[in-house]
Formats: sequence, structure tokens, C-alpha cells
Amino acid sequence: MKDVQNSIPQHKQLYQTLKAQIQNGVYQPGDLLPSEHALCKVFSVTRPTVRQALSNLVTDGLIKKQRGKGSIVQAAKTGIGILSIKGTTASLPAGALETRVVHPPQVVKWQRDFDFEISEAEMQAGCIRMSRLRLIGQVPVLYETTNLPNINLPRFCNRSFDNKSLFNTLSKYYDIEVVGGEQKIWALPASGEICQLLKLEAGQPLLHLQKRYETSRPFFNFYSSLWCNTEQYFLQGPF
Amino acid sequence: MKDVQNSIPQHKQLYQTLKAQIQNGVYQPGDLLPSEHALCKVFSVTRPTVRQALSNLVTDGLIKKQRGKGSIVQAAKTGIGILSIKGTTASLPAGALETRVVHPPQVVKWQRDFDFEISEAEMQAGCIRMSRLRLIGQVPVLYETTNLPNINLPRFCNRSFDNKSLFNTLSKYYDIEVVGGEQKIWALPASGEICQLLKLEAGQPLLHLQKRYETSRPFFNFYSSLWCNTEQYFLQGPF
DNA sequence: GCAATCAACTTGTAATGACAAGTTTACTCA
DNA sequence: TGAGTAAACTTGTCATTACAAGTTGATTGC
Repeated sequence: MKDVQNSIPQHKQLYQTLKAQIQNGVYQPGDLLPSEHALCKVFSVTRPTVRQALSNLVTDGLIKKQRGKGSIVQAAKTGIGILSIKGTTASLPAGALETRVVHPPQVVKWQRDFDFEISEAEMQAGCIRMSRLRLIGQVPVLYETTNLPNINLPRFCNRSFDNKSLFNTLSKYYDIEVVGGEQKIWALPASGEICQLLKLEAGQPLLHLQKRYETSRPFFNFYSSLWCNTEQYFLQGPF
Repeated sequence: MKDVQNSIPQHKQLYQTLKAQIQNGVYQPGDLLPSEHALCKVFSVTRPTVRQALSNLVTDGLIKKQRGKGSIVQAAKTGIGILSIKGTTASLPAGALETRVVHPPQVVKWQRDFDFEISEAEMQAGCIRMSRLRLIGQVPVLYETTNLPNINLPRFCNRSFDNKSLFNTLSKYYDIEVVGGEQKIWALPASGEICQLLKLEAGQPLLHLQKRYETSRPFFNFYSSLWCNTEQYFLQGPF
């Protein structure tokens, strides 16, 4: 922390260092970080600086502080508001979740099977639509249709989404991160093609979600519509 | 801020004062709070103390700070991950949402009608349980059972929860803020007493949520189980 | 009248010192 | 051996000082 002329504040440098170390597993959940005094010495900064860095880690939920004890590393959160599938009885066996592409990405016109407002720019750019089915042990559990505005996403339709996450692809190739969004949730009786895809009888309770994802790219949102058979599994997520 | 012998830290007193003023509308969204220097003079504290109070308001999302300008009061958030009821066609008319207490708060033993792990301390302290029915225009839409550990909540069972929010009560009287949590969601066919409460026919699709709320009070969680008739309304929320 | 500049604000960063309060560990004494 | 205590930790609180950096508005000069 000697390069004071560096434009990055010291507390931010320390914050980033500790954050990377936690995320890379240098400190495991339950571990204690070095004490504030120790961090002062190691990084050659004063305690207010260390405390500001730690305070930001607390805000991020990466650590919890306990008076008299220290800074306790917390278990990583899976992602804000992102729901994942969990079994009602036990956690999913590794590799049991299969993703099958029903409709590969294709440029189409926007349709209104989700009820979020679309901006004029998005409307004119057109829509990349894809739909995927997720199965747990050969049993279809979730059907998802994703709509992205066709804005500056070169070669998107050529990419494979079999097992890779859409989020990873957007992050890796297009530097787009999901930063938030909104969702609507309700239960409805199964009907039509969803019955066939999820192999459900008509009238069975079905969980339906419509999501708008906000991203780090300004004014770039994308949209998902999900149908989930929750007879044996449910959706779970932090908030 | 003169009573230093008071056990409440000065930055916390200032935080609570400002928070109350914001929530009571003394400062409107978009307004600027008094400058840090001004707050120092008014409350007879130093700038680090003021800055800590403001920092907590930033974490709460009640203000945003802008260098060179000041502390800008933000519009009240609906609550992170907190789902609210919305109509499928239009937003709810003001005052249309009624809350009816089915079971007033009562100290009981913990039961396992929600599947989150309870700590030993929580188990021994016992449980305050209450259940409320929410109606939109005399139509019951949502039934919610809330379970709180009976730890340091004086006079809780005597409080009224007819129209006031549980969150407001916890914040105002016990200084407990919800900072996050996790939830499980699934759809199921209506059955039993829920049918009667929500006036549904058996077998109708019903939305079920189980939530664990983490709070600003260390190790203090509380739990909710919700059943929602989503024939005409759905749940909505940011993430 | 208009634009550039500067002064007077604002918050951000940082060092230093001191004491309070909670936790853990080691030691002492019964 | 055991329990109690004290010391050595930890983080929490708070005052003080100084300067950096961004914003705003008034002033100045054209």
C-alpha cells in the first residue's frame, strides 16, 4: 500500500485484495480474517482505513464482524434473487441437472408472452429468443423461454447453450453482468404445450415466473418466462 | 447528543433520528440532508460519527451520497426481495389491501411447518406465532403465518398488526431491520383449511412460499410461510 | 449578454490517539 | 482437578486534524 500516488484509494485496494482472497478460497467460510491491527501492519495503513475496507466486506455479506472475536468469513451467496432448483427431500446429486435446448437462439419479432414494458429501441432491434428444458434425472422439471434484445450481440445465435449458463456466456463474451431485476410469480393449472414438455396432466399446479434482468450494460434488459413443475422440486434463492 | 453516559452510541442515535425524519417525510426523496459539517454542529458530534451514521443510511438505501453535492434522500424501496401483491391487469387501488389478523401473536412452541433449520438458542427461547389474512376488496388473497423467536421482544404480543406492517413494528420498536434472507417457492393444489381461508376449491393451484428473514440483530432470524391465491393477483418483487 | 474563472461549498480519504467492551486463553488458587 | 480470575487479545466508539476532489454559484472579464 505504498503507492499513495496511485489513484485507487487504499481502503479500496485492501477491500479488493481481501475480497479476491475470500472468493479464491484463501480464507474459507468460518475462518477469521487477520485482526484489524495485523492488517494495518501488513498493508501499512491505519485502522480507519482497514475498518472501511472491512465495512464494505460486511455490506457485501462476505464477512461478519464480532466484537472481541474478529471478522468471520461467510459462505458465498449464490446470487441475488436468482432462484435455483432444489429437491424437496435432499440436494441434487451432482450432474443430475441436464439442460436441453428446445429452440436454439433465433432472431424473431418481440411477442407479448411476458408482460414487462419494452422500450422503443428494444422493439426496433428485434429479439433473440431461445427456449430450454431442464431435466433432473431424465424428468423434465423446468421450461424456460429467454428473450434478449438483438443489440450488439455478435455471433450470439451460433453459440451453444447446452450446458453452459446463459449468464456465463453473457459475462465472458459480451461483458454483460446481471445486476438486478424484477420478477412476477404465480401458480396456474398446467395446460397446452407446457403439459407435453413437462409431462404433466392438465390442471396440475404449475409455477410460473416472469423475469426482467437488468444488466451492467446501460438500458440492456433481457427477459425470461419460466414454467416449473414443483411436484418434487421447488425453487430456492437468497434475497 | 450530550448524554454520553447513555449506552446508545452517538452514531446510532443520529442514525435513528435521521432515519425517522426521512421515514416521517421531514426530508422528501430528492432533498438534501444537512451537510456533514452542519450535522456535526447541530448534534455536537464529530465528522467520523456523522459519517458512520450516514454510511448506515446509505446501506439501508435511504440516502445516496454524492461527492461535492451532499446526501440525497432516496425514494423508499419496496424492500429487497420482498414480494408484494399486484393485480394482473392494473395496480391496486389505494387502500384496497386489507390485513386481517387470524391468530394474534402468541407464544408457542416451534413447530416444523416450515423447513429451515432452527438453532438451539431459538428453539429454547420459544416462538411467537401470528397469522394474518390479506384481502383485496373483501376477497382473501394471501394467508401468512409468521414465526419469530421469543428473544428480547418486550410487549410484542400486545401490539396491533391490523394495518401496520410487521417490518415497521420491528424497526420502530425493536430496531430490527431485515437485511436479507432466503426463500423457497412452489405451486401446490389447495387443500384443507387454506381452502376455507382463501375461499378456494380443493385442487386449485396455490402459490406457496417459505421465507427466512435475516435481520440486523445478530443471529436473529424470523420465518414466514405464505399461501397465495394467484387467480387474479400475482406476487412481484425486485431482486 | 455570455463564458470562463474562482471561491465557497460539499463529500472522500487518511493518519493518530485514546478508551470501552466483548472474547479467549492461560494462569492461579482453592 | 476444578473453578475463578486476570491478562491479552479482539472489535466498537469517538475526537481531532489535514488535505484531496467534485459541485455549485457568484464574480469577473470579454
